[in-house]
Amino acid sequence: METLDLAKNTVVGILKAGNKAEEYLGNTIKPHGISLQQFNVLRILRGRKGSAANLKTVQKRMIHKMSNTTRIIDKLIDKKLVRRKICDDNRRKIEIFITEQGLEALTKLDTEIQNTEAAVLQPLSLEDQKTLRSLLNKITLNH
Amino acid sequence: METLDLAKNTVVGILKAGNKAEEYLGNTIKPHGISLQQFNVLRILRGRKGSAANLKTVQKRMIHKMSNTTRIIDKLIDKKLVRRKICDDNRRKIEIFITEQGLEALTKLDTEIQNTEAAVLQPLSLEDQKTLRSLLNKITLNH
DNA sequence: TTCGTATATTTGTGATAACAAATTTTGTAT
DNA sequence: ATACAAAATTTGTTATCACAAATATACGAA
Repeated sequence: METLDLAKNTVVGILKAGNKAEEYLGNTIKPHGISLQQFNVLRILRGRKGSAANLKTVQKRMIHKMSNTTRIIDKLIDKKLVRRKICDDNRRKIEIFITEQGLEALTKLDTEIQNTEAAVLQPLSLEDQKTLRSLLNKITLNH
Repeated sequence: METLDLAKNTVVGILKAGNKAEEYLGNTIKPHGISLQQFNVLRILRGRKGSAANLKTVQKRMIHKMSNTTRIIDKLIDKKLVRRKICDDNRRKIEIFITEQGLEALTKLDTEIQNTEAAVLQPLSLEDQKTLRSLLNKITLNH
């Protein structure tokens, strides 16, 4: 009886938690004039420490994988947070860099985001968080 | 070092898992001509076993909480999966019922959805799933 | 009754999503 | 070279989303 709906309830739990996290993060980021997806792209680029990323790579690492990466980058470029350059050796590829201004924007957001993350995870002990992270990683391992 | 990014990684894990679940479920449901959100509303209505639900109630139980419930219901009505009726005692309220056709549609989907849920959770043992469900429930308790 | 406020739903809107088709460039075989 | 297929990105289109404002109804107080 309890295990009958285990998978269903677990999946619904995943969806609900994902939605709560999106909502909280979105609300934190929105006042800064960027969307959650744009923010995630910025973080991906920062993670590369100055070295360029081509669109394909960014797309692979994006949480929401879809084909509008171009337009997300476009908006970040409008805001001068990111720079685009056609790759020299392969002109099909586009290299994306985060700008100084982009790094500054992220820095400003870092504390707020940390607080938001803490708020979402507030009901969980550190041990719980580790367990959760590990279980979720199993799910998304080859995604 | 490991715990430094614990919260961040856990939240990213939540987002990624949520996205994978949405993608898988969406792909399962789409060929049947309804969206994930529409499907969830149908399931909420079925869960009420014939008794009506007003819009507000549906909205509260929806995973994606936003104010387009009216339009989601509209689409389900177009497909004859759901019926709408103005509440007698309070004409502000709208009562929503799932139709026979709606129940049949869900029945047809049930097995497929179960398979999809199993596919998403495949890397997890039953014990893991219980743990995960419990941890996620803590997060979304009062959402 | 009339006014004000709260509740429930609907609608308008601009932004973003998914999906497919088009474009550009590259590499390979003939 | 030329033609063809693959790869990377872009663009078009339609549907959906988030948010705010509008509508409709109910309820309580003056």
